[in-house]
Amino acid sequence: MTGNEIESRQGILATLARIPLGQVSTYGHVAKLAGQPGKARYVAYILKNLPSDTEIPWHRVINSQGKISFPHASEKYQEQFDRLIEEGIVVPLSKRAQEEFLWLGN
DNA sequence: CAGGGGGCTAAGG
DNA sequence: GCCTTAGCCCCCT
Repeated sequence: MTGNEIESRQGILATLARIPLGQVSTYGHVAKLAGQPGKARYVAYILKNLPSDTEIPWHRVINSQGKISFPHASEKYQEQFDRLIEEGIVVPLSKRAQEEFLWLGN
């Protein structure tokens, strides 16, 4: 493996870790903030393979449409939905809610 | 090396 | 609002 692989991965994880409680971000935006525009799917891949006991707030990442990227009827959808509710966020996000809760970085 | 498929996205019907 | 298409990056077979 190359050092770049580790860096790119760590960079994304570091960015994810900074998403504030009470706010959400999108796959594409996280990639961008991590200095890796265009790697939205890579962000998704990383999230998918996180250990179950991770500290990373995976539930604070939704898609560019302001929705949860899981089938509406799935367990995962329900878990993410519940976690967001706990933090005061209701998805799908309305246009106005996006302006208010979408994390744009520091 | 080829194919298939993902927690994606922007653009068009 | 829905669905398709094309582009994207990375992983697994």
